[in-house]
Amino acid sequence: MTQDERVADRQAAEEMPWGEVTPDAARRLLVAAVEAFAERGYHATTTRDIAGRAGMSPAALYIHYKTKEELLLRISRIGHEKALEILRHAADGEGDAADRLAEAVRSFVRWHAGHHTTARVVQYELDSLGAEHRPQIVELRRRSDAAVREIIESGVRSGEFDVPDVPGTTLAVLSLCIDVARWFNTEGRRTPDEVGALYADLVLRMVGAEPRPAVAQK
Amino acid sequence: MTQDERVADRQAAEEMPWGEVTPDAARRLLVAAVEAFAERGYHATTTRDIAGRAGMSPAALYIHYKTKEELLLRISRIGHEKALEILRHAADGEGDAADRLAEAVRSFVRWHAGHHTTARVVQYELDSLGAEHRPQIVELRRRSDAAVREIIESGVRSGEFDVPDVPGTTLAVLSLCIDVARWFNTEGRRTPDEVGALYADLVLRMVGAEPRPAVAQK
DNA sequence: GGTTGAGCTGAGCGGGCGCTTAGGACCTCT
DNA sequence: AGAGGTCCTAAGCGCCCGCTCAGCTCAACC
Repeated sequence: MTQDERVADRQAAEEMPWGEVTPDAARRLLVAAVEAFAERGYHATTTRDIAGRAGMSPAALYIHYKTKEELLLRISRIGHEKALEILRHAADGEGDAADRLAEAVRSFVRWHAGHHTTARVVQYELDSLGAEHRPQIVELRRRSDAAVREIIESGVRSGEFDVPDVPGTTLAVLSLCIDVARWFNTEGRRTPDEVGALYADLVLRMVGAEPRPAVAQK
Repeated sequence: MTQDERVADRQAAEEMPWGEVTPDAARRLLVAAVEAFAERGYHATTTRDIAGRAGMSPAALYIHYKTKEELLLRISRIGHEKALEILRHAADGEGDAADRLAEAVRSFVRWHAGHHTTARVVQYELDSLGAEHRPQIVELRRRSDAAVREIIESGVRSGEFDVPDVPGTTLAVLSLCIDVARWFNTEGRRTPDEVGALYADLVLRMVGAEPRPAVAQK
């Protein structure tokens, strides 16, 4: 690997969606796998299909990944880490609980809508991971749950929110956001930003926050 | 078929979950398929597995169903018809819009939680149906959506609800209920009735209905 | 009591699956 | 020029898939 390539890799990691995956061939395979898994599901996708989409022979896949399942694991882990980062950023942000909850829902939904192919794989193909890989993913989900619960609890403590069942409401909020990946369609009438704004408003109503002026929407 | 068997069939159709599926062997195969599809997904389930769970040889499946996909289609259609029936019953019921919306959410969620194996197949394996079978299912879903939208629109008209975006809120309400099938676990801490009551309350908040006394919960 | 037909099984076909292996093209460094 | 290493392909192995088919059993009818 040359100096130039190393620089290119580092830039890619910072700017591109799957930039952390190198070398280039491994990333192309992974992007192809995301598309195929999202369209047809993990089990219905063949390694020949993935390799074909990446413009390679079936055998090339096994130079970069040990098995087909390792591809799913890498997709799932990167995706869950991104989801957790989005929620933690909102939970650690400025403003009162309502601001933070609205920002969490807005950005989380925006990601699920804007990257709905990735999100579909991340959220719905978890059961396809074997028992030896699943625990690390479940742990990431637990921390995502904790981030949202933290915001809601702080809102209840400050008196901003009226929430009789905090764990149940946390579950419902996350569930609502996650399901966006199932129904969102690029050809549909709503942009990811619009869905994010709508959902942020709905969630604030769910927690009994005082109505607030609509934020400027792009 | 004897007179007694015909009576037994009719009673079964009225009382049992999959009673409308006859003869008995076809129902056992279908129930086995529901379990297998819910656990592992349609594509990961083999016809040998289905037949094995039903205590039959692999070839027996093809006496009652033309293909593996026909099994999925029958499960999906019966499930969607049941879901639509639940929502229509609530939409056509007594009471004001808030009563009807709460009842719709409560019973719809109760069904998704209580029959979460069936619901998982019905709601998440739709893409596994080929293009020739999917339209009839999509039409049933359209009518479910219309039932919920109808209730919300009537609440807006009567001034009970405050809903800026009726189609978007309809989508969110259905999405919230449907996703119960993904996360609900029989070993979890909540009963289907409890989840139904919690979700009915959350949805009434989403549509800006006046707070109302909690209904008696079993 | 012989015939029929429905329901089922054992054996297996054709094919596509995940994955492996041997070897070749191309680059870098000596 | 040659060696060594990386990345890829062509071919194919062993397996299991969805599905078929000849033949068995047995209750229901003439």
